Parts: sequence; structure tokens; C-alpha cells
Amino acid sequence: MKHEKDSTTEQRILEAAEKLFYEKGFAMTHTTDIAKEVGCNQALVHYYFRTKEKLFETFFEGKAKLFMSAFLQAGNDKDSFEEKLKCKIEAHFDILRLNPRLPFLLFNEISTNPKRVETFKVKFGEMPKAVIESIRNELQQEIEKGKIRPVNPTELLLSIISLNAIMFIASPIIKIVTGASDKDFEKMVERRKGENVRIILQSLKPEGASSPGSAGS
Amino acid sequence: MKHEKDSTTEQRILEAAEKLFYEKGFAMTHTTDIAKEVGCNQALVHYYFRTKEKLFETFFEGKAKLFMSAFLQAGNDKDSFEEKLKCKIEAHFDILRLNPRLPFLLFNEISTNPKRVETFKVKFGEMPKAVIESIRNELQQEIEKGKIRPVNPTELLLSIISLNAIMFIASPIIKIVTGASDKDFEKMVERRKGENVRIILQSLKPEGASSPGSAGS
DNA sequence: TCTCAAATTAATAGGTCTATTAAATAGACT
DNA sequence: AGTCTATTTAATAGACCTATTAATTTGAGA
Repeated sequence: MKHEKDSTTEQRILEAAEKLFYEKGFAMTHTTDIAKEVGCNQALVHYYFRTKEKLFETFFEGKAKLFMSAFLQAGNDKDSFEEKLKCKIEAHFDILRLNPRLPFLLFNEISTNPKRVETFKVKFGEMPKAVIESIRNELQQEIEKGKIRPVNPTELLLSIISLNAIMFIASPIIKIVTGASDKDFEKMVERRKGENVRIILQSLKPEGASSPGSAGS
Repeated sequence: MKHEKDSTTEQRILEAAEKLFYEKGFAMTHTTDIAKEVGCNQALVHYYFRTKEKLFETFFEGKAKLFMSAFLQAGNDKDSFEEKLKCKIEAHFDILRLNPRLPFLLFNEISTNPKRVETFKVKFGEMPKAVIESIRNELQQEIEKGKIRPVNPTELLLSIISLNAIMFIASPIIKIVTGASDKDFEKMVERRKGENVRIILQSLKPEGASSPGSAGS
């Protein structure tokens, strides 16, 4: 009677599935591929996860939470608003760096598969709202002090997520366009992290701060 | 003998394919689906496009160029650098608004299918480089005048693309998180266009422009 | 009307993928 | 050793998908 959780085979199947789902998406990954990757019989994949759909959901749910987790914890010990925000941005960026295919997969599955939307709603729950409210609070204080211009927290969050995610979503195109090697690209990624912090912080500054030319409307 | 280009059927098949490829991606769209969408026999799809692969490439190539086209034409008649840039950003944004699934598809296919990378290289050719060089020129002049801080044109382009694309890539998540209706979302999109211009322009301002607090590193 | 090519369809070969089934294996416990 | 359960495999049913083929329809021109 052997049934320890995370024993070996089940775990290894899930890991192989993760790798392949990341690489090729749901539709292009077959249970046979997964079995081959693990080196086991294809029926085993179904033995443990019943259907490919369920296997994918296990994987998907596991990853979904990771995505925004950075915004909740990081930087709460820091004093200044800017430091806190910087920490959150960087923490999020680092999570994505460790899971470069994650944002893509998230957007992909939610866009193409109505089922995922439900999963996402249920599993994500109120987390994003909590994140947004927490940011709204912080923002409010700074806005009242006149240190930053009025900003919608949702939009701020979107800006951060988009700037952070894009390096990883667009990496193949970036490599093509710039002709960067993997090592070059790694450097670009690191640079980009700082750049994103700068862009965000600078975008928060109040109006009329050294505006050149006639930047009308 | 009937062989006018863009007659009807071939066109309609391509359009149906576009719709479905956008919605469900390459792998999840079947030639039978396309035929059903058109209301014709499935063999017709193959009659006109030989293989599903070729059909997709026709579609893909057609769309790929659209993506960056905005940066080449728009705003070249404007005087100030800021106006020019604003035009380009907005033109690009508007293209995406008309083709909301385009950025996603582009990233998706290039990421998951090595074949696409080649197609992209060949068909895109030097276009992105031309765009980048053109921007580099404009930037250089402004940087020398001290009106903006030193910025890598590639990174600027990436920032613009990412900010513009994200509304459309992430729209399902945004709708879930914010609970926005389609109409609300449409407003958000419009707002976002202006916001992106502002973020980009502000991010270009030189250092030390009304920096609040101790914005160290 | 007759002819011929293009357009369209019905039918199906051939391949692949998921999921199930039944049988074989291994390991713990008696 | 013998039993029992969990694990693993081989085999295959059943769907479904792409692509091809051969036959049918359509329409334009001789």
C-alpha cells in the first residue's frame, strides 16, 4: 500500500506536464508527449490525473496564484512609499524571471478557453482586489501629500504588470529584432528591471515637472 | 473560367480562418470549423489553401506587418518630437484596438512554434530595425538638446509596445478583476491610450525633475 | 447545345490522440 | 509462500482531424 503524496511518479508527471504546457500550450501538448518526457507508459498519466484537462487544471491552479503574490508581501517593511513600490515591482519581476512562461500561459489560457475564466475567478478569489485596495491606500496618502499625481491603482498595477511581463512574453521577438544572444538577453532583462522601476516612479510624479516644449493635451 | 483574385469564396475562407485563429489559436482551430463557419465543404479549404499550415501562414504574414506599421508612417508631418511620438503611440494603439487579438497571436505563435520565427524573420525583414533607427535619430537630437534623458530606442519601443498591447492581451483578466462591462472596458481602453502617451513622455524627462523624497538608486 | 475548366461536394484513407480495459508486476503484510 | 492493493504496462476502442481522391455541378465561351 503505497500512497504518499508527492511520492515520485505523480510528481514527475506533473513536472513534465508543466514543462511541456509551458513550451507548447495545452492543445499542442499530448499525454503521449508527457509520458515520453517522464519515461513511463501513457496510461499512467491518465491513471494519476484521469484526464488531460484535469492535469492541466492542477498545473494551472498551482501557477495562477504565484503571479500576483509579489504585490502582497514584498516591501511592507520599507518606510517610504517609493521604496515599498520599488520592492513590489522588483519582486514581481523576479517571480516572472523565474517563471518566464507564466504570464504568457496565464493570458493565453484565459483568453482562449472560457473554462479557465471560471477557474481563475474561483481560485484567485479576492486576491487581486485586495492587492488593489492596498495600493489604493498607499497611493491616497501620497496623493494627499501632493507627492504624486492622482492615479488609479488598477491602472498603476496594470502598468507594472505589463512592463514586467512584456520582456518575457515578447522574448522571442526581442531576440530576433535585437539579435541578442541568450547572454545578451539576460543582461537586457536585468537592465529592464531597473528601467521599469524608473518608468513607473517617474510616471507618478506630479504634473508640470520640467515639461519641455508645448506638451499641450 | 473564373479566377478573379479576392473573388468571394477564397476570401471568405480566409476571413473565417482569421476569426477562428484569433479566437482559438492554430492548434484548436480545425479546417472543419473553418468550413462550417463559411458554410462550405471542408475540402474547399484545402482546395484553396492546400494545407492548414499554409492557410495559417497566409493569415499570419498578412497580420505580422500590420503590427509595427504605425511606427513608420504616423506623425511624420508633425513638428515637435513629442507630437511625433504621441502620434506614433496613438496610431499603434489604434491598430491594436482594431485588432485586439493580434499582439497575442503574434507572441503566441512565435513563442510556441519555431517555424514562425523563420517566417517572422523573413517576412518582417529589416522593418523593425528601420523603425528603431528612425527613432534613434529623433531621440539623439532631443538628447543632445538636453530635453530628454538618454534612452535606448529599442527599450523605448518595447515600452510603448508593451503598454499598448497589454490592454488587449490582458483584457479577460482585466474584466474579471475590475468587474467591468464591455462598455466600461471600452472606456478604460480609451483612457489608457492617453495614459500610455503620458507615461512614455514623462518617462523620457531628464533626471532630477521635481524628485520627491530620497529617490536614491 | 456542347465543351471544358473551375468550383464544389461526398467519401474516405490514414494518422493521431485521448481514455479505457484487462492483464502483469511489485511490494507490504500475514 | 500467499494474499491483497497499488502501480504499471500493453492493447485497443472510439473520436476526430487532415488531406486526398474521384465524382458532380456550374458557368463561360465556341
